[in-house]
Amino acid sequence: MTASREALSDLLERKGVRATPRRLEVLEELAREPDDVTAQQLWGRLRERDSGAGLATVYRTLGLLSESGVVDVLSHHGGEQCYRLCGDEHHHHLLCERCHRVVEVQECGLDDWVASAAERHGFVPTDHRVEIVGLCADCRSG
Amino acid sequence: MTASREALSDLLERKGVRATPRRLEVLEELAREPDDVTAQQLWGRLRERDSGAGLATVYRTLGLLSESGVVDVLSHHGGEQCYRLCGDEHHHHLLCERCHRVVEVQECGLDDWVASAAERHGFVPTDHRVEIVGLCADCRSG
DNA sequence: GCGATAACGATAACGGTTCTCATTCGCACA
DNA sequence: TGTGCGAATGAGAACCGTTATCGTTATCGC
Repeated sequence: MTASREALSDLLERKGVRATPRRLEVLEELAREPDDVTAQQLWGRLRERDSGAGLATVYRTLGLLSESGVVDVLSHHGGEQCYRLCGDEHHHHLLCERCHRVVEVQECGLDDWVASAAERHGFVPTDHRVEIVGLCADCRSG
Repeated sequence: MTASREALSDLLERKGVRATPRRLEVLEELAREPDDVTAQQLWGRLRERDSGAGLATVYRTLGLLSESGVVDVLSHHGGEQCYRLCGDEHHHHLLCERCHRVVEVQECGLDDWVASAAERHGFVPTDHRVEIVGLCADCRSG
């Protein structure tokens, strides 16, 4: 998922977010991460790379990025939120309950199911979230 | 969803949780609630009824109840958790984005979809969660 | 370069949750 | 009906993730 600094900069501008050096550092670190990370973890990794980014900036940037749809926010840890750089399209997540790996499921195909389930209770659906929890290939065999 | 004190007491014992008066108060208040509530809200309602239950006890009890599968925990508010007395069986939730009403969807029927989505990425699924967000019948017309 | 504005870092404040500990309660047993 | 012991409880402190504040610094249009 690692991307060039230019690509990430373009991504930000396209979303109407000014691409400052600090924001690029955060985004770059996020792109380096295959799974989801908490704000604090991300901050820790930035410090290891001798970035002077402050914790507040990390939170601000993650907030901006999630608002503009660049990152997904997962709250499966109860208490703290996890962030992940995700594709643009509607998708769901597979979570490994052992190693916490996160994999995107691009194929949704649940629209009909969602519509009928919602309709049965008088709801008009606007969105839906699915999380599949299980064991990933590595944890299954290891 | 209101249930007799005896039924609630039985429910606790059946789950291996000692049915103390305080715990019954909490459970009773939870049964009175059609939607989900936060721990703090629940505590507030107990105080209104002149219950002397402490906040710590409310948290402890909700923790116990969720561990033993008597209540569901929803973390859709980011930051604080919501609790809800739910049926025993596997189910999903419909959330009204306007009034925050929560409705259980008993019919799942997603096992095949889940299995194939997981398998496609090398996962063995153990559980899945679905939340449908939308507008309930009242908020749709109102 | 210059000025207005946005972004930034350090740190305090906030709010939900958990921990601590002294007290009380519930239950088994004498 | 006491008595003792472990579990449960309440008050409040501690904790921790997050957000707000504020003075400083960088950025961009001119």
